[in-house]
Amino acid sequence: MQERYDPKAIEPKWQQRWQQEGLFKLKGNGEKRYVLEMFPYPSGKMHMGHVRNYLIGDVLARYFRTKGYDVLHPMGWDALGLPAENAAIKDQRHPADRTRENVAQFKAEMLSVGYSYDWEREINTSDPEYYRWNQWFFLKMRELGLVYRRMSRVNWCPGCATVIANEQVKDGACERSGDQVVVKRMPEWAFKITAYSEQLLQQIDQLTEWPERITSMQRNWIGKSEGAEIVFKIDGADAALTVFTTRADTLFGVSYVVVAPDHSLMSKLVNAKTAEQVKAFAADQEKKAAAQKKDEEPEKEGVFTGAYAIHPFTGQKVPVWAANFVVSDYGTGAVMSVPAHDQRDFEFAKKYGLPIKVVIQPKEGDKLASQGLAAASTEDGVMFDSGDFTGLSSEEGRRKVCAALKQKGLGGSAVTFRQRDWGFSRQRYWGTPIPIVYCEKCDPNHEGISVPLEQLPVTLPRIDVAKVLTGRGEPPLAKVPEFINTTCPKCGGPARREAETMDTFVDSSWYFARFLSPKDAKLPVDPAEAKRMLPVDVYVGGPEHAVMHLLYFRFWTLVMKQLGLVSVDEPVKKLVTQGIVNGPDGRKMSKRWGNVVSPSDIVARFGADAARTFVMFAGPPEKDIDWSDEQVEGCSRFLGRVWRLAYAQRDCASEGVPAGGETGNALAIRKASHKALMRVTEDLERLGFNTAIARVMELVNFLTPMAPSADKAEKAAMAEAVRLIAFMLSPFAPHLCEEIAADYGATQSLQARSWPAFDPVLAAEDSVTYAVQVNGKLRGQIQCAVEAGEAEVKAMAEKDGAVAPHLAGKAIKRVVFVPKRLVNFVVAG
RNA sequence: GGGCGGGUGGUGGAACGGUAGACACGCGGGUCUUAGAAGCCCGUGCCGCAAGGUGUGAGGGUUCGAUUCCCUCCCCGCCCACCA
Repeated sequence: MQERYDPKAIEPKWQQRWQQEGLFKLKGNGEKRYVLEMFPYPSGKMHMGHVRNYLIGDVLARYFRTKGYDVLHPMGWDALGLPAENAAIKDQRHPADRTRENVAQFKAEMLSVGYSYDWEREINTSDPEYYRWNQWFFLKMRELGLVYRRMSRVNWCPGCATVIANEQVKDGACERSGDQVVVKRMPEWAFKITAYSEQLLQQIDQLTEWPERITSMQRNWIGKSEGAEIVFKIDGADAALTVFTTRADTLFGVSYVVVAPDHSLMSKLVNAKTAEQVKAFAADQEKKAAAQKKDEEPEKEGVFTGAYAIHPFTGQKVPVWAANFVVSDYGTGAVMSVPAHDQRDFEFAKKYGLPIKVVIQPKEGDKLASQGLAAASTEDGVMFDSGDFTGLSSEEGRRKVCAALKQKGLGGSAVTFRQRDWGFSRQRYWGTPIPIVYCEKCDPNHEGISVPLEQLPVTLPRIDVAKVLTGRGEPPLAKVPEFINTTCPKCGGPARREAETMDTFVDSSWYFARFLSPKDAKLPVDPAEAKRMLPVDVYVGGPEHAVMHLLYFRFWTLVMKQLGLVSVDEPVKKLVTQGIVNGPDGRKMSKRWGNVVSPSDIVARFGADAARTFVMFAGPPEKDIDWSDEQVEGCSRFLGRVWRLAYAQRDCASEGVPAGGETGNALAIRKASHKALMRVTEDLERLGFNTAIARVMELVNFLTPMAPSADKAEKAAMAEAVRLIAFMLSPFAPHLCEEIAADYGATQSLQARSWPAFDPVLAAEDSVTYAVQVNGKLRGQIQCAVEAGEAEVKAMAEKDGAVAPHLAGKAIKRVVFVPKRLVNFVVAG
């Protein structure tokens, strides 16, 4: 054993040995644990956020292996997507070449940190053998009616020259490029995720090991709303407007109906006089909406359409307006306005001089009058001036109104969701080609002909970057004749391929299942493997994926179940969302602030073990942490102390297991180490990595001052302690620990051995410090035997020198006794 | 506007309703050294020489006892948002 701790001398050695011995491979038997971290987009370099993300998974994977589980811990590359293509446009290099280099560099960095991945299962989404299965899923889902083509208003990013999902728009700007998003009408492909909204919502209840903030975001995102649909016939036209409302009890207070400016029935509502006005209004609103920034509540504006709607109960005619506060793709795109009981409607009515009528009275207090109302009264109450429904509570009224509507055939109760379908076509090159062909002869309506399964994969053509990746104009693939021109699978005549590619969220929606059979050529997922290995036991990633990826892959799991590929309803049992690693200044690491800390620099300076230990010690996994060079140095010093301890005590390295009959310090050493082992084990089970490390520090601090002993029992106790430290620390600082364990006689890697069990007798305390309080204030402390009874402890406490003065001359009213904790004297005065 | 987190020393953070501040950083002192670095040892919430007092964003409540539970409020972060 060397005297000096030199991470550079030991780390590469162990990294090599682990891979050689195949220690991180799945064995195929025993109880399984599937630990997965969100796979990265392989940008050039790993940053600290990555390091932490994979470390949380790695510590668990390493711990689970020693606990005897059959652990799957794979890694792959989310390699398709916008960044690679944008980079390609910028420097005119083919995305495939860049990706290959980036993957190599990223992987080398991962290896240098000592992550315990099974690299034989590595996958890469830009590999045709991966994305062919995206195409396979597309075709299967099309058969199931879960894929469709729609004309839709899409978010168009002028910078990326592509359609982006609602979820990818932030503050009216493209999440990636920051360009102002404009509204454009285009055909696009969509997945019918809304067919599963209800199920996705219901099953959130099963996600008991997900952070509540994530499940609550998903609930919000799905946005189930229960209410009623109410049909308003249009006066003098063969048309009817259906509105959605959660307040059917306010139906008798309707003073107008509002539709979205681009409502599908608009042409039937307008007349010769209003048509132009409405059209101009709609165009104007669209322009304003595109320029809209966050936190700016737009002025409510509207225009009368010229039509009147007939109230389903009173037969009264109310005007139909078009207004900017109604969105076309939520509910039915039309609402009934009840100004007295909805603030938005109230403001609009005031502005345009529309009637306001109170139909809900508060349960208690003064009655409301329609005249001079200062604001809408949105609380539930009692129905008023509402025909036969007058006097009903809001809640009962809603039920009765719905029932009556249903009877009349003019609506009824209804449920609506905020969640939209997932538009997934992208006008991009670096994505999965959509396996569709357009043939003028067989498919004159351009619905798209599915490429037959046996013709998959439709591979991305190798392109002339300069010609194709210009970043503007028609989709890149449309510029590649040898790709776009093909033959129709039906008639064999000339046809054109779909030029659009898939959203990369498709890739990440099922990759967790591909790791189970990464080379399977028959199916995307081997159902037998899936049955054994799913769900993922622990999934680690950033909370920023709460509503996109984490919802899409739940959806995909339901589809895979339907296809008989998997047998679980949910992909992930426990979700861990890790906090951000900020710069030393507490700000987000970025070039802008010049506070970026590079993992490879840190590994080069302090070694992987010190970097790993710091990242885990800095705080609990889900919390943001600030990078701190001083703290890393502290961790490095700590590892040095561990090394020095092992070195100083090296004479005991040949000792075997303690044989009992402890002499000298042996018992104290054994008690300390077993107690530490107990607590570290508990901490690891509950993901308390920072406190687990602290426990080992305590033990090391306790052992460091002890000089090497000649006493046989003490030597054995010390050898045991060092070996236990190596085990306890091995998930965090695996290289150092392997080295020490080997020096202390281990012939196998720690990853091939079993996590030691602590001796409960040794771990137990044998004396207890009682806190003694008088009226809840700490006045003294006493040492008692663990088995000391209540009476004995109380008597001791009362006589204690520090306590007695506070009790002198006072009547003890009560004595609270908490076993092994404290005694509290409650005295008068 | 709605939802969800969070607020503890100079700093990162610990604390099943039971001794607040484990562990670490920083700082101060000591030891070793010709000197330094690295070790090692001691101290370190705040006020106070001390006795003692005080202290977990603010205020109230429950309790023998509250960082922890309840109510009101303030601040910070994240997510959603003319959603009918």
